[in-house]
Amino acid sequence: MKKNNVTMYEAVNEIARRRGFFWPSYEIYGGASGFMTYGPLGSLLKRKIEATFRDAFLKPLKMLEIESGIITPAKVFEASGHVKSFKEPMVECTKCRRKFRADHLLRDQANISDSETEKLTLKQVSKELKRHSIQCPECKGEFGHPQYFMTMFVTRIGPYSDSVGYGRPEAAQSIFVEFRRLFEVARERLPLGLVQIGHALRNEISPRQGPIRLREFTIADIEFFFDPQDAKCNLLKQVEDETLPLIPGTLKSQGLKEALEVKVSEALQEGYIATEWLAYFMVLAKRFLNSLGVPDEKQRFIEKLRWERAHYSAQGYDQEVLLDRLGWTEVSGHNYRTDFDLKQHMKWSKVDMQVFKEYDQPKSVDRVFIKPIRSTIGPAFKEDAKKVIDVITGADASRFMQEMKKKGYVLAENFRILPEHVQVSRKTVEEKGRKFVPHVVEPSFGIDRLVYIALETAYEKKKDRAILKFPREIAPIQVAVFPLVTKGDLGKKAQELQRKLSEEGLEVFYDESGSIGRRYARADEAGIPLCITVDKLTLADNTITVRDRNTWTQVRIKIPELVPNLNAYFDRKITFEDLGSISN
RNA sequence: GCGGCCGUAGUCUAGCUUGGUUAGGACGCUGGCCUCCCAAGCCGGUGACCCGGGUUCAAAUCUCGGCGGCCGCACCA
Repeated sequence: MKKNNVTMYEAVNEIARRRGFFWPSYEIYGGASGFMTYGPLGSLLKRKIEATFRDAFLKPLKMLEIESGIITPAKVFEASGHVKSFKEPMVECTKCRRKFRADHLLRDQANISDSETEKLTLKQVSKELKRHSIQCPECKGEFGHPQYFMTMFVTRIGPYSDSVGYGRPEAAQSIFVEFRRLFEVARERLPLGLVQIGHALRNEISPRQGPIRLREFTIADIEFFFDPQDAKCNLLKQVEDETLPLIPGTLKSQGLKEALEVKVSEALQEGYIATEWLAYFMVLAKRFLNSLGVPDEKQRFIEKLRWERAHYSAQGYDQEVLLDRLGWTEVSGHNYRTDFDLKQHMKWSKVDMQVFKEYDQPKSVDRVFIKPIRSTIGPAFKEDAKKVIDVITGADASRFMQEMKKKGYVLAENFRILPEHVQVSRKTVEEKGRKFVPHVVEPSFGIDRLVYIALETAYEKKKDRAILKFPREIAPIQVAVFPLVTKGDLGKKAQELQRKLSEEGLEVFYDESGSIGRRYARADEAGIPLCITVDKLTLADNTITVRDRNTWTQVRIKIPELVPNLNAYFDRKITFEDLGSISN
């Protein structure tokens, strides 16, 4: 769809820059792609979108919000798996310039296993490629030197320190890292939703399309924790009859391109969506986009196939919005992260991240206990003895013994542990409850994309002028106040009114330059829903006119009724026509 | 990161081929006049050769490098 031979993308970016919503940063130094500055209108709009996000998600679920730092000690992202999966050795074919993952080439052409390639340094990768004389699978060309692509920003923490820090690529990790305290603060209830809205950094290879792919961006991560054995969503009733536009993975691999309208209850029955909470959040996400002005038919949820998913995700749907030029564009990801992150942090930090849930009735259960026998382990494993002891202490006793029975030994972390190394005992114990690692579903939104989408969705051309028809809730500026002409006391009266409305907490814009038509046009372009005009009659009977941005119709209203009516209007309690009596 | 195309005020654009212009226009923005309702009119003002090197007496113009943009490839956890 083109309007006046200009795509909406171009038109929106132009208006964004000209009116001060956002623009590329550091322009005076030639710019740096992947960074963007929000101007006055943009930061107001972004703030309102974040407020809408809070209304849509935090309130109904009583979720709790946190705020943590961007610079994060390396350990955190080593534990979370990001260091490993954000860094890949790549090689480029010198002939056809295609790029490949070097580790995948070694796996596929030289039969080197993933766990082996992981351990290789760049030099070794290079050597192995040569040794197996691996060629470009596309054109049989030679490869250049392998290089790492590390898309996390790296820094050093402290002045002379060797301690590495990363710019967080998602806001989620600090929620997992701080989970124990947060759980305690939330008084140990499940399900529990924890939220963070904040900046994240990704050193994208090729950031493009302005606000759509940035190197520094605002992400809104919801980590919703629940008991996997009690995975029912108690609010499902509110959404189960609603439909979602879905492209499930199974159908996607069969070539399905158009989303199916699937009832939530059906999507769960058919197994399209793995868990109820995920489905529930997908409905909230759809409604949230509705409230930013995006209709259902411009939304869809498309499942990510196994190899497309993040390393932590057991199931993932992307919520996409259909844009004019950019096509289907991801605005949020809905991942079932299971207990992956908490378990990883448990493993690396050695801190117990399990939660305890009391049974209704205590249960007595037979349990197996295993203990390392140091006197036999010592001589057998020598310097590795300590590691072996840790392995045994940390193992799941019943599973350990099952394997022992089956094979006569247990192979753990490359240690062959024999029956003589462990002491086994059985006891009947009374269990008051169970300990488990909660599971997590994660809806995660890119706020900057939402800002862009709100703009593009609101954008309309009418009689050769641009109008941003924001839903009234997210309009950066709510009302404009104009004197019809600058002659006489109209200006004074209008400024008085502007001050009054501003004191009432409304975002107000005053303008008296140019003609009234020009001012209306400027207001439309800033997406201001209502324009209030002071005219000759105002001085006589204390009434003003209010003009609707979307229809350009006007009503006349007495000034004392203005504030309560405006409040009702912005709370969607009344329509524009209810504001006053139709004039003209 | 690679390849193709491209870069003149906030926007659109003339000029570049053939080096020498006070770099021209329109819209916007802005000040004033006028104006009782949708970018009206009149007068004034503001504002640009992406950055850096080279060639040359002289560079918007030729050349090299960088930065940025668009498209394609790759990447997108």
